[in-house]
Amino acid sequence: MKEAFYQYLSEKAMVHPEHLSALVDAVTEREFKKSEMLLRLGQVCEHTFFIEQGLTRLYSISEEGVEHILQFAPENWFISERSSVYFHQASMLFIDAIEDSKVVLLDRDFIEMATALSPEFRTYNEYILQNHIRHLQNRIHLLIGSDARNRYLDFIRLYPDLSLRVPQWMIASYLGITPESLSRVRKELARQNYQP
Amino acid sequence: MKEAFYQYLSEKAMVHPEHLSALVDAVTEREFKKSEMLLRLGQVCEHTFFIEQGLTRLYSISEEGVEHILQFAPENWFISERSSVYFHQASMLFIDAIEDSKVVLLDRDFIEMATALSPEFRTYNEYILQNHIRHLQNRIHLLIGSDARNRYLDFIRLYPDLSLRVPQWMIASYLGITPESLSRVRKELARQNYQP
DNA sequence: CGCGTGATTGAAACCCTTCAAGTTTAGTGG
DNA sequence: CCACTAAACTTGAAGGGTTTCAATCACGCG
Repeated sequence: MKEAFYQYLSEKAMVHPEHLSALVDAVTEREFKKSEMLLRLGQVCEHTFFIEQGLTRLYSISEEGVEHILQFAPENWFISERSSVYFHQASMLFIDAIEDSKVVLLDRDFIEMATALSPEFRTYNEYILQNHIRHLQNRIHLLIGSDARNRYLDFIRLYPDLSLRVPQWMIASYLGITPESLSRVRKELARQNYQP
Repeated sequence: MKEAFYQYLSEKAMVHPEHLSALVDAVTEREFKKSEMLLRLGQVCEHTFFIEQGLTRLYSISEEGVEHILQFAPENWFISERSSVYFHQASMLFIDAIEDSKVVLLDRDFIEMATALSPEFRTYNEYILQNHIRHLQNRIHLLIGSDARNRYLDFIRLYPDLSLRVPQWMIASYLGITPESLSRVRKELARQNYQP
């Protein structure tokens, strides 16, 4: 139970061993079946999710009914609708499971609680946020500066594991292109004998 | 001297009056002429900038020599290359002044110092980060989901002031389209008697 | 086995870019 | 203050990359 989260806290977040069990006890674990929803549109998101096993995604659906994927989260990633959690707003986004997943649910005040136990945890949280910003900026940079081919190349370079696990049409949605276009990009890369 | 920053700290960051002068004394103020650089490519960014007067931008230049604008910062905004400040990396980006600007320079450890004085400041910093993430996500959403016209409409809706102060070709660069395309979008909007 | 989902492929349409030229605006120096 | 120049913006025509729509193929699952 919660082994992956336990390990993450101790290795990545550098939580002091004596505080580990208190933190792990404060969270709940849940399993989600493939395509089951972790967060629906309009809900106020009460949790940040830590993915122990499986694969999840954060996405919106436009007025025309088109999905736009903002983030994938596989093992050892956090995923949440930060605006909704932090600003207590109704969520504009969905989160669901792409694969059967084992997920840890962190309450909104988890950070506060963890910080009360060991103050260095807030530092780690800041690191997470800074890193997230860096990541989003890279993506914006790619979206305004690169064509379909280069976006895809960047994606498989950054997330070689995901590019095998995520259905192609979802990668297309993440890249902001149509599945047909991605199919053609891949065909062209294969024709040119592209090696990753 | 530093009045805008002083006011910002007390009104927005809710810094306790007794700590204000200590914080304001810890920062330096500088003026930048139009098109003067605040941060060059390859430098490690040592400061976060708070814009008291004027207008600045954060941007990259691609291998082909094309500029891509990641952020504008007018009065009362922060701007910095977070990756460079936080992770001590050489900057991949430029920051320069679009208008003559009066800028406050915050050292890398300003947050730590401010937090030591009043712990609630860290909470405010977290708010800044969360808000930044929300903002970047909105922009990604727009980039993968909207055409040139809607991106522009969204821009002038979000930043009506900026749309008048920023040269059009920079807005185009921010939106990820060419200046020519933006010109045509605007012409079409005018033809349809578009009212903001 | 058949159904549904995902991937592929083709042709036409469309949006946006590119390149080139012309017009307007803004900044500078005489 | 006007004249001059560079930069910014506009406009047109051609071209390219992507989308759209439709049909086909591949595959996993009940």
